[in-house]
Amino acid sequence: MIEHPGIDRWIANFQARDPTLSSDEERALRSVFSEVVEFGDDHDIVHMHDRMTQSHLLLEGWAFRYIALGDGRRQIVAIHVPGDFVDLHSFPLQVMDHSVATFSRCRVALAPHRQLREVTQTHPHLSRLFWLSTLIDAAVHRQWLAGGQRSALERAAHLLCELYVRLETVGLAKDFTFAMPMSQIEFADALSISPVHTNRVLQALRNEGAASWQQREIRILDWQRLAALAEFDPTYLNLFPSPR
Amino acid sequence: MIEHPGIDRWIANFQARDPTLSSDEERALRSVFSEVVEFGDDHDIVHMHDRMTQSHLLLEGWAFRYIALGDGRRQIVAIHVPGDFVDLHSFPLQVMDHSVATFSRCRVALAPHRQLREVTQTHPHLSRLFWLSTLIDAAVHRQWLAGGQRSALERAAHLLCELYVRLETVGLAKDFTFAMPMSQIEFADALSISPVHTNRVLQALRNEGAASWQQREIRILDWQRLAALAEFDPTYLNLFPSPR
DNA sequence: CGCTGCGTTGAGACTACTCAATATCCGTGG
DNA sequence: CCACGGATATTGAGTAGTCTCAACGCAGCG
Repeated sequence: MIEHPGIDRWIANFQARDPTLSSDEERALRSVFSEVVEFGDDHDIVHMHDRMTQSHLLLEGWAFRYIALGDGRRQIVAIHVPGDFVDLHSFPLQVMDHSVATFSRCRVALAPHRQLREVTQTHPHLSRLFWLSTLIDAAVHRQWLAGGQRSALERAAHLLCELYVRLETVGLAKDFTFAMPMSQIEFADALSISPVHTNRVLQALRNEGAASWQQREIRILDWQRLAALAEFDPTYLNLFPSPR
Repeated sequence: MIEHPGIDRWIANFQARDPTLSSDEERALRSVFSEVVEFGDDHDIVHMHDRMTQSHLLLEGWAFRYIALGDGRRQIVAIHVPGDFVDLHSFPLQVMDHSVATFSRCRVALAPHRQLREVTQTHPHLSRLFWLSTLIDAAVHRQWLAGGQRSALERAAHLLCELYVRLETVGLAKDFTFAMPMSQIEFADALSISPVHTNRVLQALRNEGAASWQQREIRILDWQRLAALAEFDPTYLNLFPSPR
């Protein structure tokens, strides 16, 4: 049995979502993990086209998923913070359609698919909760897609709102401030804009008094303004308790 | 027990994916549908924020999912063709984070969540297959996100490739031709570009000899060229048998 | 102390946008 | 059968947003 506060928090999150969770089910959830491993920063932990036999629960550090195009362009399609299952979808899907890498040093709990299979076989209810968690990822994908209708400024504002809310629920942000391990270049690859324009957009956000990014720290100066700019509505994140 | 060739095809698709499917499981799959209903074209069948008690399997016609922004902008986040479960994710998620509407007249099989719950409770294996099907939707979302790194022309080419391959596997496209119920305005909302630019991009595709869109019909003039332009790789669609 | 990666600024170019006008298609009613 | 209206498609012209290239500052690190 693996122990880590990140696993406890992950289970607590399930309990928040479903208060009827039995202690047997809690034990079953805990049983899917075989081991805790560590990765350095800027390190690929899963490659596109990999045939997967285990999934990764992020315990500490930030990770991301990306799709690389032939000529060096790459799109970051998801950002993950502690408490996120970065590639649970690889359990039913088996083959990766993108890569997963770290922004910072990360600690990760491994969930062998054999164990996941056993739990989902014996606990249909937990199976639905796992399913749910991958569907929230998909809901986030859709919000990012909606960014196609937003300007670069609005997209940046939206992503900062999303990150703040998600980090706050796992205790990694408060007082409208959080530590930001991403570089502006990486932020650019998430927003689908150039690094240069990213820098200018961040300056605009600061000039508007909405948010500032300095020394790897994000400070949301005016939540109302930032959220309004982004038309941010956190319901898609399915968080409990619902914030703000 | 509801009968419709679209349901048969949907089950056949599951069988192709997993040849070990038993006749009991096949019966169970069939049992989730309660009724077949019809919708006119350009009709919302599910609204954002709806609390769902049933899901919709598309049997005939095209549908799409979209997120509307406050000021009239809207992003189409998914396009669905016959054989697709347009909102299966609403079973675990319960509340919609976007809307679903039709491009053309549609026939749809209803799957009450009560039935889905029963089948997933008794057939963990089928549960995983349902899960899989929502994960393929998510994989498509990710490819669309990767479009953020592509030019408008490349995005258009990619979407045409995707639509052709998906339609071909359900017998609605052949000889590099298919009927296109979408307007260019709707296509624009899927590509995140303006309708005017969409028109110009389509002209460019035609001038390149890659594809033509005329009279609600798409004709792929040079698959190699179109796929190369789009860097199209169909593996993310998880189709069986794998095409091309 | 020099290297390297990141952030910042400026200038010019290009992609895609808006607005506006015209053309075409299609369904409807006369 | 034709006239009409409305939606869709197409074209042109000027503009806004974002990009590329290039330079420079700064910090961290070997």
